[in-house]
Amino acid sequence: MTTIQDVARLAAVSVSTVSNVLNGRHDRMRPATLAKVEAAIDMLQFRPSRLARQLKTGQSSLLGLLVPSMANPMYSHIAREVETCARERFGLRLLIGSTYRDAAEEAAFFDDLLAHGVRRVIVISSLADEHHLESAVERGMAVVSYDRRATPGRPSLIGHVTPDNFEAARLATSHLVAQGHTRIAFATIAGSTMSRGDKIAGFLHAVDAAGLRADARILDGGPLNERGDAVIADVGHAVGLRLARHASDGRPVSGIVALNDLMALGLMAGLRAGGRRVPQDVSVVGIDGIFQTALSNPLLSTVLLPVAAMARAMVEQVMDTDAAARTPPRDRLFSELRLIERESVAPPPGAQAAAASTRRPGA
Amino acid sequence: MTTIQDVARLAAVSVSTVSNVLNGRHDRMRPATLAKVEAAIDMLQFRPSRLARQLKTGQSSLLGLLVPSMANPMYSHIAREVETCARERFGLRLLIGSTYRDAAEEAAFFDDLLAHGVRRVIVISSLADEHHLESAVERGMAVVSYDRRATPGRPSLIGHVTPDNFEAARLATSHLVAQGHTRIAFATIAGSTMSRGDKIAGFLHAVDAAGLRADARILDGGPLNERGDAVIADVGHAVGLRLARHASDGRPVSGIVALNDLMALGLMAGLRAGGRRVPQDVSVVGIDGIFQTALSNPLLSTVLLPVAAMARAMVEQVMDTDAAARTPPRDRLFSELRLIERESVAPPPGAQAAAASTRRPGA
DNA sequence: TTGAAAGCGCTAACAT
DNA sequence: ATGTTAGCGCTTTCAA
Repeated sequence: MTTIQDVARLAAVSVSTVSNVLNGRHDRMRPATLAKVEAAIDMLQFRPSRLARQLKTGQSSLLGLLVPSMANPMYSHIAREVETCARERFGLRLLIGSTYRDAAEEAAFFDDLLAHGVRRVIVISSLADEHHLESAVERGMAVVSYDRRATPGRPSLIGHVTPDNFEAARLATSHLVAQGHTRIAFATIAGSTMSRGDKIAGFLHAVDAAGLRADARILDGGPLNERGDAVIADVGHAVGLRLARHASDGRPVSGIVALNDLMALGLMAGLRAGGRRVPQDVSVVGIDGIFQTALSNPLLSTVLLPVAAMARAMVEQVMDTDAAARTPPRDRLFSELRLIERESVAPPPGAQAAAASTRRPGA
Repeated sequence: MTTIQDVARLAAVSVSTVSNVLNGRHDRMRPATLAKVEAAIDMLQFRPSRLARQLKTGQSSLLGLLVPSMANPMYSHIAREVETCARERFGLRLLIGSTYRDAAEEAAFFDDLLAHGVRRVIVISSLADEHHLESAVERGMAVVSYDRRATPGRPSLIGHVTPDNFEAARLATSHLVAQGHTRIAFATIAGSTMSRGDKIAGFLHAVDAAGLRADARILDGGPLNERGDAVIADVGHAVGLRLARHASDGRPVSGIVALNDLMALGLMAGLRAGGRRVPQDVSVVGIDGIFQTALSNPLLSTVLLPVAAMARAMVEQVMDTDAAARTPPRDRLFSELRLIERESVAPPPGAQAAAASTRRPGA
């Protein structure tokens, strides 16, 4: 490896002059010197070691990104946007870690980041507990989390960027209501997180507003057992199958809002496996807007979240935070949601008149 | 940050003793000393800086992973397996980079890895050219690539791990042949890479063997224009739509093997958008075995690739390579393929008797 | 305008 | 069995 020493020797100047060149302090030398150094640099194809620089300055050029699972399309979409923004705006690379919703894995990831001198992390965690994040802050890290609100009244040192989950679920639910559905369910997985809670609240709000609370149901698909990536779709599949098998029960659900698109996709598959048709027998709406919703059959209606904007906000916020100053980062709630009406929602079976919501299959 | 100095001071020993503890050289000290040091370490919650260690030893605890796009489910699946293996077997974290099939981005990624002292990379690149990889090797990196064979007769310094693309396509094609299809097409995207070439060869081989070459077609969906993640599905969609619109042409294709699952999923959506039914009008087979194939409607029949095994092989190989010794890494071809028969394949329209291949919807 | 030198936190000879 | 010390490649005072 060529070092700053080699460059200095070749250019016949001191290492500090080379360092000045590297750091843009061109005013501190004669143009001729600058030229000599630059010539030496590209003659040797010299790339300064970020490692050594970081050891000296304490500034890392890495950003930590913690995701529950890279194989989940929503998370990889967010990761993609975070990566693009981090690189374009700040020249940062990503040190990524999947933690599979395991507290010990998360802690280990933070330890490793610290050991690598990475002091900025974006966390997409569905762990309800926020202590490990706070403790990372105590250890000098700037952390911004996705899909998690600050506990009201409890000042937090971590930044929160989150979609308006309440509104997303409300929007999805209202869409079903507008189509004439009266027996609506919200399909979720076991365990309560803030974002799940907010979605359920939004669902209940919409259902209440329509006077449909008595017939509303929360379908809990049970826990995510292991390394949860495809698994959430499997839970949806199970819920769909169960629902299909009980379709003959008194008053079957005719419309379902799923916790997210992946679950909705599983739900549709399960419903179909159980012999029920979407949307003729049951309507389904998702939340997220992952690209797979435009490939399913029927095309999945969903609430599109502003992923790129949220990713940008997370990167900016985490870069903005001065860990030393302990500036409590600003929390951001994203409400720019868009209902994408496709094919998975129709009026309930036997309905006379559907509401006049414009259908745009495709989109 | 607490340093090795702090620990030494607290334990009242020298830094080298602490270093010995950190590096497991317990035999070089009295048990009492060891105990003292360990007590100091966890009293201070000390984590040695990998940065400093790396600067000294030259050993990085990071593994580079280059993917065309994190948002592509197949790549994120591979990334997931690579990450798991790297961490479990070698305690390595991942420095990841998406390059969107752009040569300059790839080069920049290698530069950054080098600057970070990362000297082992796993590359999933669809760039046909291998020069930039060779040049990384010249600069001291161990690189293993996915889905790319060595050019026969031309010794390579990079490792190659690849599924048996020829066989995968042959298997998929034979499945259609066995169902009685006679007019079969292979759907691909523009640009030839080694893996694409192999798949096409496998397709042609199967079609030849069945005497169906004259009616076989290669459908080129055109180029991937930009940051290619959902885009390949879009190309598939376009091909499907085009095909549907020309269905009335003389002798329409009745069975399609897609370059990969994502393209197959897009193809099915496009076919449906154009009014054709899968598998009644057209059968479709994919390659890869991403989990989304188990969620589509119809469930997509596909050739499952041994992703976990390949990921493991890549990690092992890249760790195994001694960059200094210039050991040309061993190439590995994975032929453990499994045809998963689901719902997207049926006998062609108007066929009398289907071949006796056992159908297992679901799977 | 340029250079010398200290030191970031660690490891590994080489003493003792 | 334990300690001293010279760097790894860089940045950054401080001097010249």
